Amino acid sequence: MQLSCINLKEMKIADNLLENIRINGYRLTKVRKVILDVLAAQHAPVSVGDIQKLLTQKKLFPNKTTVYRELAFLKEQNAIRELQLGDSKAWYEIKPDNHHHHVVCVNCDRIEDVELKKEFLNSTEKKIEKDKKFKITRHTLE
Amino acid sequence: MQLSCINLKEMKIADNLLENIRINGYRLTKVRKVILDVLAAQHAPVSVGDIQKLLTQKKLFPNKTTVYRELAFLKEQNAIRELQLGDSKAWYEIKPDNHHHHVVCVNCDRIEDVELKKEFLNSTEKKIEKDKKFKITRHTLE
DNA sequence: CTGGTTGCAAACGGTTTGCAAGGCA
DNA sequence: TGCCTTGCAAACCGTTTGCAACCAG
Repeated sequence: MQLSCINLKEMKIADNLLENIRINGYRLTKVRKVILDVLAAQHAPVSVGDIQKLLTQKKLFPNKTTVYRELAFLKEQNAIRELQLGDSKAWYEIKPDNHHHHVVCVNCDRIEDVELKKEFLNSTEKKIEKDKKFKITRHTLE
Repeated sequence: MQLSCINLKEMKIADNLLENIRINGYRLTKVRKVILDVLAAQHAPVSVGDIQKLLTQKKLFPNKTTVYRELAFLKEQNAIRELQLGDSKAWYEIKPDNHHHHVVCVNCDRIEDVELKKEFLNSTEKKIEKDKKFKITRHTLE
């Protein structure tokens, strides 16, 4: 496996995942492994363009179509999460066990994770579900 | 003025705005007035496509370029707000005096406004500004 | 061998731009 | 008349699709 610069916890996530992929009859291609590797090494969401640049640094030059398809696949496998940060393009992060949010710098596009107290959003969602007769399945907050 | 089906408060917003536009040397074209009219009559954000359909109902058939330019203009004039609801296209609403959020149905795309208690988000933003050394200029929450 | 995976080119959908023509003040 | 505004066509950018070639298991 080509996992570098990532900690033990990330290693474990990736391992479970690769196992599942194999079990379901999918293949462990180089691109697939390295995209996961690259995402696991990240501390904040990355765009598709970013991912391609990071792959280049690892001497891998897949077609953009392949990158898009791979990201769709990994999302399908519940390995990664797709985010919309308001600039009409997709951002990705390794699916974290802890639900969290982001701050995005409007000048330099720096993105950082933030963790909020759960209570407010939980109770707010409950209230909205009651008032609006919606079932809340997800939310975005940036 | 072609303002129909909207209440007095919306009427007033539109009036102030048209005044400002005129003062700044811009023109009160039919398209401009009717787009404002249509947005003021809405209770939830509408997409560019929606807007063009609504214009059609009012027997106006501007080119899509014109609609895009007009929306950019009205945004510039601080008359309307542009939203990203995660489907990689723009949504617009008359700029409301009260800051609020939205619920979006993932099945039927129905969108409704919701109002949340201010305290949590305010104090959370303060905390983030301190912890992360960011100045929070806006947030999105859907 | 075989079905998952890839590259290429072309299409796609929302949005923007250049330019000449139109129309409000 | 001046310059804001419009329509048209084409470009744009991120993303998706069809298809033939490829390759991991």
